[in-house]
Parts: sequence; C-alpha cells; structure tokens
Amino acid sequence: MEQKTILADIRQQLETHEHRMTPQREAVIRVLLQHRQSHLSAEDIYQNTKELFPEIGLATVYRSLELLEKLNIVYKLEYGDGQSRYELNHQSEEHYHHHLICLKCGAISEFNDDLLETIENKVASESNFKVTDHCLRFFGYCAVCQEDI
Amino acid sequence: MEQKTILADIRQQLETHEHRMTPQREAVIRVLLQHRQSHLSAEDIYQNTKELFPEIGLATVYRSLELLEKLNIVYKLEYGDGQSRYELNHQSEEHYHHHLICLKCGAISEFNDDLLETIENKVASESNFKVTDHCLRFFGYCAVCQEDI
DNA sequence: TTAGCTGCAAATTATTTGCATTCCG
DNA sequence: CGGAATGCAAATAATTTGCAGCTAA
Repeated sequence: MEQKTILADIRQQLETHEHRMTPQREAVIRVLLQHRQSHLSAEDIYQNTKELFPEIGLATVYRSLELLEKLNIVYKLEYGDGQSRYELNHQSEEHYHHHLICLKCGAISEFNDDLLETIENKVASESNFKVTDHCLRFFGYCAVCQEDI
Repeated sequence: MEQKTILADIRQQLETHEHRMTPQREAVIRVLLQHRQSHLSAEDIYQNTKELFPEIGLATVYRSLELLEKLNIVYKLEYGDGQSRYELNHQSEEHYHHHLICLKCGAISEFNDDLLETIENKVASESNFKVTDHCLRFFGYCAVCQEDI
C-alpha cells in the first residue's frame, strides 16, 4: 500500500473515532512510514518529526503515539532498557497473542494463535478446572540475536 | 527443589561471582519464592520484603534485583505499563508441565501435555524465533471452588 | 580486615499533565 | 463556531547514583 493511501486510511480511522488528522500527526506517521524496519523511541521520533514540522513538541509526539496505539495503528514495544519503541502495526489480530521473549536482547514480540483453545478444552475435561485466562510465553532467541549466540 | 536448597544454591552462585548473601538479598529471594506465580513489580517486592526485613531500602531492592538478573537467577519482564516485573527464573520448571492456578483458593496444580510443540514449531517457522523454553499457565477455578463462585 | 553492601536522599530519565492558545472540520 | 489538539513548562513516577557508615566472609 502506498504512503498516500495509508495516510488517507489512517485519516479515515481517526475521523471515525472523532479525531483529527493534524499536520503534527501526519508528520509522526510519515516518520514511522520512513522507518518501517526500525523500532524508534519517542525521542527518535521527536527528532525526526522536527525536520518535517519544526515547532512540534515532545508531548505532542507522545500524545500522537498514544492515540495511534489506541487505534491499533501503532504498536508499542518494550525492550527493558527504560524506553518504549514504536512501529506501525502491520498485524491486526490481537485476540490470542502470546509473548516471544528474547533471552539475549530482551525484546518482547507477539505471536498470534488460537491453538491454545484445544489445550484449554483438554484441561477443562481432564482436570475439571474451569479456565478463564491463560499466560503463554516463549523464551528463546529472536532473529537478530540468533546470529551471534 | 526446596526453598532451603534453592537459597543455598543461589548463595553458591553469588559467591562464585564474589558477591555476598546478605539478609536483604535473602529476603528479596524469599519474597520471589513466595510469589512464583505472579509478576511482581519492584515496589511490590519492596513492600513484601519490608515484612521480612523492615529496614530495607527501595534502592537495595533494585540493586538486588539487578544483580540477580545479571546472574540469571531473576528474570525481568516488561509489560509496557511503565514498570518492570520480576520473577525467579522459570528454567527449572519442566518443559511439558503446566500450571493450573485457582483464582479463588490459590491452589496450584499441574497439567501435562505436549501439544505446545505444535505451536512452538509454528512460532519458529512464522516468526523466525528460536524457542528454547516456554511457560504456560492457566488461570481459573478448581473443581472445589467452581461450586461457589 | 576489607571489599562489597546498605540506607538515605538527591539526581536522572522517560513519560504525563495543566492550561492558555490555536486550529481543524 | 466549538470541541480537539497543541506547545510549553511543570509535575510524575520509576529507576539510578553518590556517599558515609556498616557487615559478611
């Protein structure tokens, strides 16, 4: 999908929720589009956005990211180094999401799958335990860290 | 493994790296042992540790957790809510052995199943993440507590 | 004895918020 | 026009650090 189309699409989503596409928000989105492969921190995004819209404030960047995250347009990542990273959300489903935790760099990503339902049913019938929630985490090495274990 | 054994084991690891087992560190570890099923924040751990060792300072809790994490005894998790969570390293838990945790009486029972392998393979092929371990917990109500929810 | 540890308070860092003003639809 | 959005500065909240006194081995 082209940048123009994506922006129009996001504008649509914003308007559906009674929010506006402002030049500041557009600048933030453009920066995220330009860095689809990286995980930018709020400060990174702020610095980059200032080149497109110099008067923008850091608080606005945070507020934009917060809103975009709420609308599922942006995904927030935690690396455990004290700051959050943001990226455009390419995946949509969030229902059955589990965590993939890298033992080397600490990155936490998500994996979606509903296979757990099968196990949940098994638990219910074999143990007479009524499952209301679960927590599934995988530990191992992410693509980047596999290279230098 | 019993609590006493675990503590002796950790003491050994500390000494190997020229660190000491102090009453403060022991208190922190005891709290983590008492809450193996939860993901405690530093503040949670601080509050609980104060019951075992009232004079402890929050900074000491942070320093203990930092050290224990470096020694791979504690694992630090990020959930994106602005604070880190800590838990004892799950590594000792058996691979095909999951926990059923009752939300009412707190009973922890076990459930054995290898269905997760299917998901692990999926993770590996779809996410390019090399899984070395996992942790699966089910939350809900045990047979007894289902009767009076 | 002597590194390593500790508690306290002050410092740091990322993120959030209050508010007067501005702007999008 | 009117509710949203913004920039700035001040406020928070989690975590870290400096330091003088303490303690485990």
